[in-house]
Amino acid sequence: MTEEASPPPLDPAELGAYFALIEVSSLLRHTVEQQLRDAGDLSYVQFQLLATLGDTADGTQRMTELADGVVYSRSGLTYQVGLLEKAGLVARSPSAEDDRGVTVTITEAGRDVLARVFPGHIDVLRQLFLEPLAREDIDSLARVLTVVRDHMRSIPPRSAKPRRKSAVRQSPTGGGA
Amino acid sequence: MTEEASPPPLDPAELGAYFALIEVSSLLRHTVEQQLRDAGDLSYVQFQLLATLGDTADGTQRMTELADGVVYSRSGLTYQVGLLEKAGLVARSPSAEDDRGVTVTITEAGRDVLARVFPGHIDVLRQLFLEPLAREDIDSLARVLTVVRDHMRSIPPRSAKPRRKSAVRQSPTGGGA
DNA sequence: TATTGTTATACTCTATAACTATA
DNA sequence: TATAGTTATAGAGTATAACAATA
Repeated sequence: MTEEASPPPLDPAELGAYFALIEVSSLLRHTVEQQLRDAGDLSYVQFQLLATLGDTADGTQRMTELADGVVYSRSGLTYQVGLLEKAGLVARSPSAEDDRGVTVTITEAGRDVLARVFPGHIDVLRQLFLEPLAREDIDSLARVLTVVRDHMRSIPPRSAKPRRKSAVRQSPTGGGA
Repeated sequence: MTEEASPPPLDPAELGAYFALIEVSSLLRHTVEQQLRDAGDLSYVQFQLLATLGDTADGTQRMTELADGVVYSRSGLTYQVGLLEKAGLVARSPSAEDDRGVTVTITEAGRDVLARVFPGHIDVLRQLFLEPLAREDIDSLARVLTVVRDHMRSIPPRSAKPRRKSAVRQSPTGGGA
């Protein structure tokens, strides 16, 4: 039925690049998350949001722009920005031009947290990620991964995927003992 | 108090490598997770577990070995393997040599799911990740990321981290509007 | 005493759908 | 009608700590 023609298997280098990418990013992210939590009680997403805001000239972004850069769903962004606002690290205000819009601004406290968190963040990156690499390795990594990123961004996420019924997901009638 | 000497900032290539790595792996993982869910109702972790088991000669691994390779906490592994077992994709049995141990084995059904899921998985990797890369890019990526992975593995996770009190995390007394 | 694995529990995060308001 | 954002809700996943059994 769902017999898709089997694509040719990946060769060792392709597999190696994929597996190493997944493992490296998982470990790196895990460690960075711990550091951010310990140093500033930030989740990674929250850090990304703050860092994104801190990078703009006026510390300001529309919600939609933030969502596009960092989070996958609108509601998820609302949730995270809500947490940041409660903590006083960002402020929300109605958008000037578009009355539907909401503008998010990083606060002084937000910048302070960012500053408090950065040194440890960089330490982790150096020790865990950059340390074993030569200059040219880093250059090549940046170049190649940037190509991939641009490619990914250029591909529209395909919508309308067919859903299947649940099989492995947790089921209320979990008969298994 | 916690005045760590500010490390020198990262240069553009270092930052580029880091940001691109995070973005590429996030997008890739996100897309792959959707594919695995649609094609086989598997989460990424579950797929990793099945794939790990399927890779061994006898389709068998000790719990601890699985945890080291894939998951970060023991209880998390117990949870995931429990789901897979309920779905009939793996079986658990007492370990032969060590009476404390538990051996996990992939079942026929597990191998079927794996086979059903692989083609689409490879498709995603090709289209999203490998497509814009030249052979030498892939080789270099695999080489450099493998260096990083080996380095990461060689670093013992530092234990005994000081905990902080919650600040940004959701608080029960969420006074906000 | 140390290790293997499970269980109970609490909590974070994410996504979907329904909804409001403006363009 | 389409878009921006919020809310309600439900569910998955994870970690921590306590626990049982064996080495």
